[in-house]
Amino acid sequence: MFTQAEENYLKAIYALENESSESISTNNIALKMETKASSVTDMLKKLAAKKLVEYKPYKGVHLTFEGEKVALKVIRKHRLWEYFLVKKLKFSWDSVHEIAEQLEHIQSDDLVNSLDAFLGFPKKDPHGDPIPDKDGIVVSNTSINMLGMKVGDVGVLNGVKDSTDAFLRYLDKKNLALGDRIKIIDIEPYDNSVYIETKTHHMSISKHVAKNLYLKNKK
Amino acid sequence: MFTQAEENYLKAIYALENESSESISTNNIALKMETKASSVTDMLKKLAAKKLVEYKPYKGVHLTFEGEKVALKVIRKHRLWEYFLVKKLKFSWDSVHEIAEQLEHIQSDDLVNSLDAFLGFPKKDPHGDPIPDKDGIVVSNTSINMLGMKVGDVGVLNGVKDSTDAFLRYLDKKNLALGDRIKIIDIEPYDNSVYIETKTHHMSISKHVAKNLYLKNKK
DNA sequence: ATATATTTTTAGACATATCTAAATTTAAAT
DNA sequence: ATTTAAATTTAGATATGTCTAAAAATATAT
Repeated sequence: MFTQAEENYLKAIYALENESSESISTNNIALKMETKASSVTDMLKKLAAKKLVEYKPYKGVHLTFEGEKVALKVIRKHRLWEYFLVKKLKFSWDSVHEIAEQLEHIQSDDLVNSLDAFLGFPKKDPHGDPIPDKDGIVVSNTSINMLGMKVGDVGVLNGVKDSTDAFLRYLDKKNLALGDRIKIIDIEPYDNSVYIETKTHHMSISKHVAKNLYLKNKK
Repeated sequence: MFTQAEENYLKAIYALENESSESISTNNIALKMETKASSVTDMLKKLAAKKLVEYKPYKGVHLTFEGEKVALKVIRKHRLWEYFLVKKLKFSWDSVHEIAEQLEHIQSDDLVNSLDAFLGFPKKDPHGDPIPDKDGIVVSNTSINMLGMKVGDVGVLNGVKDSTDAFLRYLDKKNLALGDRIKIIDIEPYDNSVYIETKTHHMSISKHVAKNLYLKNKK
């Protein structure tokens, strides 16, 4: 159906879309795939011609519905095989990625679904990532409140409790937006304020504000 | 290590070498692989450069020790995966070939050996073909005496009990040679003589002679 | 033994996927 | 608003594996 190269690009774009809500650039993809930007451009044209991605030169790319379906299928296979390797063949959870990178490209719906049944329809792979079901439905990582996070945790800002203009204006002023990747650097025991790092800056967030922010676990 | 295409050629050449002892021609391979003779020539040059086959233009080809090792590894994987599909995933034995054709190219010694252990070190795949062990040792199809064969059986002449010059001259005269593919057409109940078919002719073999001929099962 | 047929190889083309280096577009900075 | 820098795309090259059509080698037949 699709080549391994095509599948790998779709998987990478899917991952980038879920890591942050910024639009996906050629360089982003090149970095993630350890290849050159010019190779990415070539492939994006090919994927766009097949209507798997929406691609505007110089303007970035995003998956179409069809492209996401393909990506999810590959991810489903990857995670099911990882589960098989760890639970049945007794591999350690940190040694299965490379092998799953190969197995994820085996083409057979029967195989994937039989494997799924054989494993007892697991919901998560050995790394804790959710396994899409046969219709491509992923149990999305539930958002958690920033107050519940620990130092070192990373998440993507994906919701607010307080959605008043005042609060949103405050976020604007602090240069925080939905989709931003946030890392918890420190939590001040004295007042429960949270010191965070974003892609561009560091800042301190009061307990009151933290209570109003929801983050999705980064995969 | 080797590309899928290379592995598929090695596997095909291995199979041809075991089907008959005639030297393997470009066309033989092209037919088995459903490709063109010119493509085969190209690949044979590549495999010869890597010392996986011995290739003399216009004169045919045969596997080197190294090439046979690679072929046996691929066959081992193919048969182990077939066993897995049938015994664990409940596929029917006649529906697993295509999937195994893909799985046989997954590269990981750890994976193959863990799978082997998980399956309980099976000796034969669901079609009855022997599974090479991790050192590439195949339990060769044991030779059976022609007298023990039934009508319809096929085998390759691979040994004689009587190795006197007189008997070998007799075989020469009858145009029978080691490596010849032989099919049992009829067995005469009256005198236990065997009517056989070879690639080029038909003939009747007396019970006395049949007793002195050993055949290897054709895979 | 020479003509004919078959097999095999070569030559040149194409598709996929990649790269380097140059050109172009967009973003940032003064 | 220009210049400078960074990101992106294009152009041209390479490697793999395949094909068609033509040339060369081998086998077959009279």
